[in-house]
Amino acid sequence: MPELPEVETVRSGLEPLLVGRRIECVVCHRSSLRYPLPELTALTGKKVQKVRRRAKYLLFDLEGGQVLVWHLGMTGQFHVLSQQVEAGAHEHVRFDLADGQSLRYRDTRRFGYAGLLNGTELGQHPWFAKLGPEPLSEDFNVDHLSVGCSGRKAPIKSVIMDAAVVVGMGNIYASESLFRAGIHPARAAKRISHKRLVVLTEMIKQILAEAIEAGGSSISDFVHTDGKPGYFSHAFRVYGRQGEICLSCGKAIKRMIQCGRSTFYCSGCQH
DNA sequence: AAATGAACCTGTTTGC
DNA sequence: TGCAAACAGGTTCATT
Repeated sequence: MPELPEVETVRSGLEPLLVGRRIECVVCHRSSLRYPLPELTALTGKKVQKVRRRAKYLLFDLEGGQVLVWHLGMTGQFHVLSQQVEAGAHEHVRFDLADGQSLRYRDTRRFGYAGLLNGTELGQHPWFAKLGPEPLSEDFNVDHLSVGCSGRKAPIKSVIMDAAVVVGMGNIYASESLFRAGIHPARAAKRISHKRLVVLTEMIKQILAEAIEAGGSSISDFVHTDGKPGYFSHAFRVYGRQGEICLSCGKAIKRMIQCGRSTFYCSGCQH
């Protein structure tokens, strides 16, 4: 579920439920995620002060200056449930809150990971040190993208998915933003005109903003139900649509493999 | 330096 | 029908 818009949706859904609440008890059913989990019992008794997001990381600011950093990997999910509810399949951690509710972390593939970091050193930590700007901030603009593309003959898709250039672009939104910009995913980054990079910058911002907007409407679902499959997927114009008709030009959508990942595009609309 | 592939895991879908 | 291969939203590490 997690590209930037999904993580932001999780963040904004958890924020009102966690901020100001105290963690009474932490139960870890399995600590071997992508990396071993930190010693979570250290959180006992701490109050959550903020729920933030940086790139695809969730940041839980705790009383005392520590930050619980959590990455959802491919299949990580947070749910808020009554403490009475039994642990479901692939539930690895449960945080009991002071109000009878509990925050559950579930992760089928266990690609997720977490760390308990010192808030003042976040920026120096390897997970954050080399991250590029947030795509929806003013720091991400055409001049920044131009620098990221200059001299690189790598396909543009891998450049916009490079977190050192811009954070948050995953496999879905990379394909979708390139379609909207009319740029072929395999085009060498350095061979894209400034004018077209202006459009791409705009489309990246546009699609992420739209997806966050769509996620915002399903916040209550995500809290109370199991993972919703693709609330924004109705808006996909190329992702997962190989063989189907391009909604703009009528040609068949194609699929190819780039860097081991599926890329979807329209050969009629993207050059 | 930069590009590609493998690895980490489990579940579901596709193809023979 | 049965079984194996392919594939899935991310990131890091090793190898050309």
